[in-house]
Amino acid sequence: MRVMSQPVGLPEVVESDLVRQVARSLTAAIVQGRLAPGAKVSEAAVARELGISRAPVREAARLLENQGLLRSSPRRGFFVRELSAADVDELYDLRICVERHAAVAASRRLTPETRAALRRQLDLMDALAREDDPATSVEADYQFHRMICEAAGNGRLLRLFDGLASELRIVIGLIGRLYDDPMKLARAHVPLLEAIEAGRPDAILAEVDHHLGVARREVGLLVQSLSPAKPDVS
Amino acid sequence: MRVMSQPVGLPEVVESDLVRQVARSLTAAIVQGRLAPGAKVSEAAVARELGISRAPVREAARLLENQGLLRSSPRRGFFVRELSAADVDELYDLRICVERHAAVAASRRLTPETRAALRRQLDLMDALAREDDPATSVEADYQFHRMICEAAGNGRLLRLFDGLASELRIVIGLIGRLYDDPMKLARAHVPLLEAIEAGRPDAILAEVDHHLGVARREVGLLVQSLSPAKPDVS
DNA sequence: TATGCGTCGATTGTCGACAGTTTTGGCTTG
DNA sequence: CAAGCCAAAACTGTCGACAATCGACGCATA
Repeated sequence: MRVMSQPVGLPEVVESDLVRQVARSLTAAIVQGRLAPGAKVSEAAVARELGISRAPVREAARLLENQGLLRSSPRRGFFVRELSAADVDELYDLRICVERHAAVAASRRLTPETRAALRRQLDLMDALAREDDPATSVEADYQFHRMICEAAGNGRLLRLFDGLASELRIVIGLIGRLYDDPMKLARAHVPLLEAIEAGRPDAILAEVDHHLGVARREVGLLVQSLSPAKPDVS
Repeated sequence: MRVMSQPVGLPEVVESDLVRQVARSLTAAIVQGRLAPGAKVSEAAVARELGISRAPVREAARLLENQGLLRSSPRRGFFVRELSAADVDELYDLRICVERHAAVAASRRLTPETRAALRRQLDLMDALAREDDPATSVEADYQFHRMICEAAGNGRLLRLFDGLASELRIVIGLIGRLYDDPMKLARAHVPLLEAIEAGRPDAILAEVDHHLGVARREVGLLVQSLSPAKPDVS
């Protein structure tokens, strides 16, 4: 009788992992805008609402703090991170840094499968644009960019992108409808994919810079326009 | 009487912050090699040794997990992360991505002060090379690269570099003496600084690629040579 | 002898509790 | 009426404890 000596692709066991669950729950509340930036996140309140003890909540909060979604003030608790225009600018600066690298690497390692997947994603965005569901459209947008990072073949780079996207979702959730014309959102990605398929680094870099530069300006302006609550010093 | 309506640069209060303390303690133990890669980090043992309860230890461990120093296996505890050659390659790939961006940005925003500070750092490295203290030399090396990232003016990018450096220290601590000739270590950085001062992006990128490409190969080879423990499937 | 099973010890995940601190609300005072 | 002060409530940081789970060891069996 033969023994199983190699992985066969068994489905991952679903671990209860209360901490992850709490982290997900809090993340959802933040990106959906139910927890506004600057709002206090009381451990006790969260624990009560979820019917669990405070220990897992604390650990989840620390997780989200490292992820940039929460800010911890010692002895005072956790607060939803508020992003200034400068923060958004930093985030987009990093996105450009990361996605330039990712796009070039993805272009070099592009397989027919990933290429087809990217094209399918663009089609999906196109279809989504016809329905009036901004949140889903934005999510599909991130997914497209994420797929490029995934195709780059560097796991840490992908995690980095996820972190940036996670932080940006704070403001995205606030804004609600970001693009006036969702159809443009889908179209805007076509040249980027074509550049990646063509495989000329210069063109790829130019496309990434242009694409993210536009988004950077738009989101930056939006954030700046809707920042009525300026932080006061104690 | 006037109230203080703006920050005056008061010295930060030294918070006890047991969690940070534990995190520092564990980090030190890891980078100094007292906790070897793959070693189990028992919460109870750490708590006993530090004379505290397990709760702060748990939170510190989660912190280090997010930082990439520890790996958590649910229901089995925390382990010191072991870096394969592929991991080191990923890390250097990201360093190139980040430091290219940082060097160009630093070049644009270069002030006489930061320029002087960078030159002083190179002098320091040169002086350190004469003493036989590899650990300090490597630390000064990282500090130089860190200063470039700091000069880029993006706080998140700096934190990102710190994270990469922190992960790389796992293997650096293992290796002990990395460079055969520490004098070369100092000299190798001169062209990079000169390119930044000259301010031509192309030259800067080429220098970063060359400098980190060399380090990538050297460290990669070293890690590959001293990886006796190959992971076995269960 | 090698393989599979059952039990035991050790460790993790979670909980409730306590002490110290921050915040809040009301009260006093100018 | 505004500003400062005081006490109570709420919250955080830390602790010790208990149940569930995992790994190791020994034993039965082919």
